[in-house]
Amino acid sequence: MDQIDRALIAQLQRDATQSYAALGQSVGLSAGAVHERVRKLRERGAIRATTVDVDPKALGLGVLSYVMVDSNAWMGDTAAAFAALPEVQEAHVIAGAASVLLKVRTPTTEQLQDVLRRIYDISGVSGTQAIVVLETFFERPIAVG
Amino acid sequence: MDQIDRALIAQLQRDATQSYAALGQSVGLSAGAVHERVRKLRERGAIRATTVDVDPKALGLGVLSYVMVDSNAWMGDTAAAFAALPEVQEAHVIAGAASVLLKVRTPTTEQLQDVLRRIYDISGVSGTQAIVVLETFFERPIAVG
DNA sequence: GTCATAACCTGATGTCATTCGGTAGAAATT
DNA sequence: AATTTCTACCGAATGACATCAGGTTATGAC
Repeated sequence: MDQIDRALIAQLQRDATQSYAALGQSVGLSAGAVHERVRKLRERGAIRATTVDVDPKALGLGVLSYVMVDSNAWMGDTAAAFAALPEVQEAHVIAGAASVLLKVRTPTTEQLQDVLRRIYDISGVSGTQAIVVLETFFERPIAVG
Repeated sequence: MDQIDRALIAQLQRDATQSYAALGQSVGLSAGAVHERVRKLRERGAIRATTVDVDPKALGLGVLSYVMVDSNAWMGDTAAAFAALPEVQEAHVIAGAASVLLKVRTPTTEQLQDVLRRIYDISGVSGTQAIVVLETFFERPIAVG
């Protein structure tokens, strides 16, 4: 993982549709060499997947919120329970007052309420605190440096 | 944006490297028809970009945290100030006690402390509360339904 | 200095993206 | 109802590109 690999990752984050020849141009290598480097980055898991970035609004998911989940039990093995809720985009175990932090996308705040109800149904959950996003400044890829 | 478009988006989220012929197989259309549909999804902005999903650990960014920023002024036009901090991956204006919520990735907790220091330097910021993630259950694409 | 390994380049091959002409169905107009 | 218009689709053709292989240079170990 040298400076060229980082440059390649940065380029691919910006636009993963560009050709290996174009990538080679921007880092000063041949298409073949770039192909081999990217293949290894995928193999090692540094590049997990090639995906598309979708506009949530286009899917009718206009409401973004973060939910702090309080619990009265060990939450270390409840990943599947949260994953079963399709509105939950991220789930993290956190240090501090609450024990789990969720990123939730719903069409409306009414549907958020319904998600909160389903969260309460999960074993060990004792309470929730929802933080509704009013405006997203930005969501961007990880900075590669 | 019909059911076929949603299926295409779901497929592309899973793997954007597959051929249009393969995509056509999974939705029952020809490669040409799929090509045209995807082109329009990009044009409309439903598909914002094609990118790679990078493992933060591979870039040495092992610490994920969320930072609640308290303020004593209107924070509606401070997007650029937060965007200037490369460790900040997301920034949202939120309803509730704090006024901005940040998603921050750093190599270490010491570097998180340094980011907090730089956040304090932003005009209008009166305080911060950092929530450190102990374990990420999952981070996944938006559910297309 | 020599050997071994890894990274690279160039060129060849097959696959695929992209485009085009034509067709069928749906919707709007007369 | 007939006609027109528009949209989505298919199948084929073309050119670009991913992918692979053979040979070469650079890198590092002994």
